[in-house]
Amino acid sequence: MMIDVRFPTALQMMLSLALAQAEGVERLSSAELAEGVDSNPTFVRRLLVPLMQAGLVRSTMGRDGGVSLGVDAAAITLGEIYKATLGDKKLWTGRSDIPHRCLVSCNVERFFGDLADEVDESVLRLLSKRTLADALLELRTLDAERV
Amino acid sequence: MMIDVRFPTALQMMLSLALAQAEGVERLSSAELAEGVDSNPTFVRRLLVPLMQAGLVRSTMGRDGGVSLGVDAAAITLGEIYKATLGDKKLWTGRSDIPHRCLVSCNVERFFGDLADEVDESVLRLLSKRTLADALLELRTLDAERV
DNA sequence: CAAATATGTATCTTTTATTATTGCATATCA
DNA sequence: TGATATGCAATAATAAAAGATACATATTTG
Repeated sequence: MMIDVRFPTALQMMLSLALAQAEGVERLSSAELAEGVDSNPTFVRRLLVPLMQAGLVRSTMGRDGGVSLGVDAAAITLGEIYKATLGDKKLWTGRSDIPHRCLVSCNVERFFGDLADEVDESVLRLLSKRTLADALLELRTLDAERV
Repeated sequence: MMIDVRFPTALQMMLSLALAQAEGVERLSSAELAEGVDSNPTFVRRLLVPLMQAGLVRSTMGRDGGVSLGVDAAAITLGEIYKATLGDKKLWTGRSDIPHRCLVSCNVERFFGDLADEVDESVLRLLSKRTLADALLELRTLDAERV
């Protein structure tokens, strides 16, 4: 698993924070979050940095410290989580510095870059239609469907 | 560059074949294609396998052998190239086998899987709107815009 | 027929993005 | 002051993908 799992991991963390908030739990520690996503606290904290910068979560240091949502779950879209977590990493990357020899090799890089941009926008549009609160509700529905 | 560049590479190969066809060139060798994409013939041939199975290209063995489009460029969509090249590889993968401990950890896997499916469909829809012939035309436009 | 040269394919190595681990400074509360 | 949290830097381990190599097989040409 050396695939990039930052977004799914950040999403699960945010869902855990949303659930905690809904249940009246003040905050979760990075160790608790790490246990939930089956990873380690350092990785969790690295993911938290950009989420905090975006104001999506808030953390308190020291004993009894931890993390909680920065705003209500209904005010956070999955698109915001995605953007905060991945920055401007493109979904697709093409080969770079292809030697220019013909019509194709001279222009594919820009062509593919434009295409990749369209894909990114399309994905972000899709993600921005859903809030964290929606997602938590979907989890409850899925849970109810379990046998 | 250990990022997955199979789709951009396959796309460039297909564009080269489309250009060759438009210019009356019968076929290109995997070595020529490899030079164009700045890679090696083996990688090119590996990419060609699924494209041939999908009927998008046709190859002839032996001396003077090589590859050409299987059908007209106007009849091939970028979606078909993508599907043939990547098979059913998902655009996103989540963590797997997360220990089930709460509402979130019990259901995120399916939730994220469904989300990833939606994203895949969205991307494929976008890619299927464009044919290889369209793409070649865009390359010409980009080329004309170059200073 | 034989030489040249292409594809088809299996195997092995190299590369590198990403995750995991470790260590420690700093902050906070009881 | 001790326990325990975050913040952060540095290093190691992992694995997906590309690259390299080797060779069997097919096809054309002289």
